[in-house]
Amino acid sequence: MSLQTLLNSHHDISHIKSSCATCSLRELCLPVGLNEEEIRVLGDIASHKRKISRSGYLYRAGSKFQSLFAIRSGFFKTCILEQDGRQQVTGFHMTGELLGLDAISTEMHTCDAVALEDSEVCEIPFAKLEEISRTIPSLMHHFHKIMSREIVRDHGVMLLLGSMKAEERLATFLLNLSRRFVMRGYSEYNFNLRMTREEIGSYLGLKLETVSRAFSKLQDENIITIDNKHVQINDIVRLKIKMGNSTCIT
Amino acid sequence: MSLQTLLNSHHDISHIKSSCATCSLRELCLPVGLNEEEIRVLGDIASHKRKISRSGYLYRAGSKFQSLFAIRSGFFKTCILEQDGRQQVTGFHMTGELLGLDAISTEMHTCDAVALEDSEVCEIPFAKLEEISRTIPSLMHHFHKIMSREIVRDHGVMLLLGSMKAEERLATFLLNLSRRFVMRGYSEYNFNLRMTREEIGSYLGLKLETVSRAFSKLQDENIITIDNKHVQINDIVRLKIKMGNSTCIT
DNA sequence: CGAGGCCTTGATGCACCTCAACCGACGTGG
DNA sequence: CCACGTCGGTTGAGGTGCATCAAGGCCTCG
Repeated sequence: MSLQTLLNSHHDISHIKSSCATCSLRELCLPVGLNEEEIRVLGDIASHKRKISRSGYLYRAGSKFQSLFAIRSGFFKTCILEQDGRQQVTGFHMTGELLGLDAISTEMHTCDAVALEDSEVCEIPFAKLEEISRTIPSLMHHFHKIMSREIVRDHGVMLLLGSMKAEERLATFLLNLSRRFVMRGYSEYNFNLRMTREEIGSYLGLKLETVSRAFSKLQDENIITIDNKHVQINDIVRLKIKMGNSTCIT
Repeated sequence: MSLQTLLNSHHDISHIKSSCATCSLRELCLPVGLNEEEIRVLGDIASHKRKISRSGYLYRAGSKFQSLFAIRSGFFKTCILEQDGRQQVTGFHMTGELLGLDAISTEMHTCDAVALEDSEVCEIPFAKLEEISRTIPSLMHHFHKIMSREIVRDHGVMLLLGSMKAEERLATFLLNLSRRFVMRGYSEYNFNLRMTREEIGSYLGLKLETVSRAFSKLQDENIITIDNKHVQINDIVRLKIKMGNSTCIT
């Protein structure tokens, strides 16, 4: 507990050795394409880390926007809470991804960000990011690419929600997860889901029972093996066929 | 015809008097919040205009990305074409809005942009925009807000597609259009749809017959009057109730 | 050991899709 | 000028994919 406090402290010196320069995610995260000196500058403004434990909030809808957050470790969902209590999951987010982009427009967060497992993020004060990106054109450009990629991703989800059947949606979802795990050095064919059936359903525009049935169906066809949260892809080719011809979401 | 050619010419001098400084959209478009000198600089790089006639393409999926486009007049849809021929409309776009943001990430356009009426756009070479935004922080910041707003908008559509019923979707859609017309000085209650029932359906994740039926139902309840493409909102309060409690899309 | 969270599976209903017929507006060519 | 085809829209009838409701199993944790 005192260790925890120490690690969370704003005044500790841990950021010196945990800045972008030494982060294993620098090929995935904001530093992509920067030189050493530029990474050092970025590392200086992103030195503050925050730990969020499972089911804790990184930020909530309505709270004031100050910073973006890069995920150092862990797994998050972002979701919009409707007045009637139901929630719509707008995304699942893994290491190296940037959270909070939606809040730039109104300077308020428009959704909740919840950790689905114990996680750690780097806080990136947005004003400072804009400031240094004036002198680091490649950082600015890469940041624009990241925002644009988020837009493309959302269009993919719109396509999915607008025109796919339940099984296609789930296949697309699994393949998307698989691809993102590969990029992070994990297995393409074996992984654990961090989210519940209900959260998957919310993201895919389905009810949890439908998600469960679709999983079972894919298992019956020997395309995947699913044991609770563990997924094994047995036949990725047929899984891709299930997905249909639709554009792959990012 | 020769007039048309003249107006389209890259060598005419019409841009001198039609730069951002004199554009009636400068409170809606990129120049928001800039001072006179900054607007002049922006106007210089955005001086090239292009006319697109009805059902013409501004750009196509797969084409190389060079520029963003600000809509000076007219109306566009953006859509993803699936391999099987069907298309998913990802957005409808009005004057002052920026097209092409999705292409920054891969330097290729990921969707088609089609004019739904005769339109004119300002071409904004993206490399130059990034360049001048280094010296105009408020431009950079506003651009970030615009991209962020697009993300928020997409989340709204995801919410709509993921959890609303047909009638709620249509009500949300009409109210969204209404709001955007108001911002441009048009009537909140009377406007013409530029798109077909099929395009609305594609955007809302519905079939055209369902859209048509939902229109008829709203008309039967005296909430709207619809005559072909013309929409009149008779009871905006009840229309908002139809929309449900969901977060309004931007 | 009991309670609660998460998941699965079955039975039933309904919102939307599909197919089909028809209408009006518009443009084209005989 | 009218006949005709096309396109967009409306409406009806019937089918279906998913939601809803309900029951029960497994696992974790107090």
